[in-house]
Amino acid sequence: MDLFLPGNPEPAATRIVVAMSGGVDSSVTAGLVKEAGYDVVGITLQLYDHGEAMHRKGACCAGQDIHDARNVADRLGMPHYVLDYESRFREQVIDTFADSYLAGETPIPCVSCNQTVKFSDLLKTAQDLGAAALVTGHYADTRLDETSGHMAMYRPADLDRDQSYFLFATTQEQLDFVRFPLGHLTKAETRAHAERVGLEIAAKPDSQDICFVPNGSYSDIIAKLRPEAAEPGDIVHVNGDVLGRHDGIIHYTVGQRRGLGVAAGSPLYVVKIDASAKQVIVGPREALGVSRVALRDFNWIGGLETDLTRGVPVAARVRSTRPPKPASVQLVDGQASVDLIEGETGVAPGQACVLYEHDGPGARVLGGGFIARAINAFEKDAA
RNA sequence: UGGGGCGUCGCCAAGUGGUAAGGCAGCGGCUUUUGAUGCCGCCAUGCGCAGGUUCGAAUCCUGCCGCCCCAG
Repeated sequence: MDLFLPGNPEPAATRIVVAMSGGVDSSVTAGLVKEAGYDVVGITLQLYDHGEAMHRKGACCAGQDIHDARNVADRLGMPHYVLDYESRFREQVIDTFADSYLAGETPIPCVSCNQTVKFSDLLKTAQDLGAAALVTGHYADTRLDETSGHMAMYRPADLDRDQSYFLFATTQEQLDFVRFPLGHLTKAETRAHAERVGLEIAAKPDSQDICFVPNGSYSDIIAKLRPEAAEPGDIVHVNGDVLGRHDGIIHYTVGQRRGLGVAAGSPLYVVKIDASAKQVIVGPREALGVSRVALRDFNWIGGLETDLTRGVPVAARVRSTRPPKPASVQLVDGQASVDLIEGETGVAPGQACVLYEHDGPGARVLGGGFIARAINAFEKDAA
């Protein structure tokens, strides 16, 4: 394991902070760094209420998981701290999440959590503790770019677990300080490590769903925080026909098929959400085609030498579960937009468009942005 | 109350004597470290109601009920 620390310091004299969620991945990460001889400090963030999520599977950073993290730290023989980040998490992740839905978007809380709570607040805490690096259990790879002297991010060895999509907003400065030791491992290898070290949580289920949402009913939470987003409205066909009613735009996302409750002979998909009119606009599958997306909060970690004012060929993902597809990115007047050469479907504003060097394994992560607007293929033709 | 047509799952819709297709919606599951998509499975012992004919009827006959259309 190479942490690429500047100056190759003596491990025993080098403090490393490991973010421990209580899950298998971060626990093994802590174990690996400890085994490498570093002065490891484990930190677990308490992100939301302890009551509700106490025994829920797939949660992280609350209740049982905090106990699990503490037990792992004890087992590994490292100091462990639990920090109360509830208010920060609420302000920077949950409120942002709710506001996004209110605006008719589909947020991606894992990204905002990484970019604020973890890589901003926790990172600063790690620096305050004198750490040389903040290490997490993300499945992504980082390596030193010899020419620039800066770290670069790559897709991990285990493409099935690739979490680089959720890390696109990591700035170069943050990237130079964080490390992801699991980037070379498959999930199976990680679990094998967990068993080898004797971690009780070796067989713990993978986390999934939104961590702070109990039972997957995220709409309940938003309805509580932003009641307006739960107000009923019309379901309108792209041809203008009003087909039915819905119970709030929070229940829908672009590309969604199920849950419309409208029978039209052939499947209907959500094409667009008009928050101000409280309308969910639906249409046939063909109406989902998107050829271009406009990005906001654009982050570029693909090297300073790239001239983004000209179209730069990349591979882009508009969803975490799809492979990167050929595209080109361009910066015009500071606004980033991406042309999707083969087109994509079900592209929802609020989601991330993440850019890679190419569509193959081991590709460098070049950055990306949040999708501000998706231009439908037919709209483009019309214009 | 002259003529014609129609009534099959929540919606649409095959089936015209041989023991209820399919699509949409819905439900369940798999997949997924966001929301989706996708895939798999389930979903009418009964065909407006009541009788009758027949070995056998959603399919034929009779009556009733309800819609629709054309004529008044």
